[in-house]
Amino acid sequence: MVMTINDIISVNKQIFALADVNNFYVSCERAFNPNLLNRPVVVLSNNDGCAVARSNEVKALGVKMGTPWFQLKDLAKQHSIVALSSNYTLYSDMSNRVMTILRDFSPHVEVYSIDECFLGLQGLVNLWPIPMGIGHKIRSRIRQWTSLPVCVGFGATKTLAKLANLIAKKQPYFNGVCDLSNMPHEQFESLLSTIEVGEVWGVGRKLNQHLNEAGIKTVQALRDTPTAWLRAKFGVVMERLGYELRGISCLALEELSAPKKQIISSKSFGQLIDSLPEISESVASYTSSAAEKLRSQNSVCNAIQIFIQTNPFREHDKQYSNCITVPLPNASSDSRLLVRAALFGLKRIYRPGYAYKKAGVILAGIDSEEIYQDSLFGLYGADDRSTKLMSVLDQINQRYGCNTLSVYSAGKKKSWMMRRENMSPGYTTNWQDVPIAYAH
DNA sequence: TCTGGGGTCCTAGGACCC
DNA sequence: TCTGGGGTCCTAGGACCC
Repeated sequence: MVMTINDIISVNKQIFALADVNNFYVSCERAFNPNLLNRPVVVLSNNDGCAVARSNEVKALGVKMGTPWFQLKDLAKQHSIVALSSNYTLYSDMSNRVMTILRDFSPHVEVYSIDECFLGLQGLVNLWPIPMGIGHKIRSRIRQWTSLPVCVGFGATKTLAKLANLIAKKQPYFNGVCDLSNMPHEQFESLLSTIEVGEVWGVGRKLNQHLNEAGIKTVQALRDTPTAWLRAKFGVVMERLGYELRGISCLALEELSAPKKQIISSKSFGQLIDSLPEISESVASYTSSAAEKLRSQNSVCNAIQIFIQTNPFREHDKQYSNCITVPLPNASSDSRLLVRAALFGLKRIYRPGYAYKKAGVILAGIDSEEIYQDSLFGLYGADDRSTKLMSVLDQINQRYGCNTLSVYSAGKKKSWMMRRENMSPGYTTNWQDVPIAYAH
């Protein structure tokens, strides 16, 4: 077969797909309780505080994401809205099932969130000549195997795939699958000129406002704005968006999920709490669940931050919020150590006489466990410029022949870790020439 | 004591995402 | 009465060093 230039271009063209489960939490609940089908359903956040997922029926009533449940009660009575407490174990299990199915369609997969997944389809055009075909196949298989409704969007960049997905969701004409990479020019332009710029992935409330003030109101207008101007006026993020909308891919598929750089565990209390023992109990439990996450990615952290706050919505109450960072002399993922550090910090910031609503911990200075092994050499609290430390490092290098060394420092105000890589194993090093990687 | 530029690291804050 | 819980990236400015 003779290939034409157009064939070659179409073979080399990148195509991204974005598969996204509709109203994910609600759909998961419906998968196990068909009585909920065709009824207005919301799933509520922790403590049944606010709506974190809405069925289409509820969205049609104008209920916004994050609306407090107490503000919805009248509407709920009026329209018989079913409200469910969230069940994250179920959602995460369903998510895994969906992702497993998606991996059958491409080896290049980026799990972007609990209900969304990018697929890289470049090079697979022989297997799937028409993206629309894969789109419908994905939809029907996920529907059949999990009962979940999915929409699929295709585009030459992740941003366009995301946009295509939005169109597939909102415009019934597309029947759940939209391919912007392969669409008649007129239709493409007319779509882009009717979609508001605020719908673009990466344009939030503020940027939407600023773009509007600059006269950029549609996706088409944003795409046709010179990227240099976007850079000058809004910075590199918006410049990238401009390129992405033109079909020039700036955001790569991230197939390997990077380990977390910080791990947060925090919750609002069901009721206001004022006693230190009660808050301590919560903080201890948040800390151990954060530590568990830390261990599951084989990491250690070298600092833990603790914060508490009163209820900012109760404007007439005395308000107090504070946080403190407790450095760990030795990077660790040990629950007992971390809990001890957390409770120590909590005692420092706790003030009696306030009604507390929320507390949490953040694990920081996260790095892989292998570095922790290095730290067993016990070099603490030194300055990496001191010649004394350098000679110790040299001795260690000569003795153990490593090509990477890590140094930890835990000070009163901050703690840090320094890592020297690409050293010559077994030899004295000219430290000035060794690149340093810092983590805090 | 004054003078000055360049570089790195750290932090806080702002914006975004789900 | 009742208002989620995680995350990421970028930038500006200060501290500090040479």
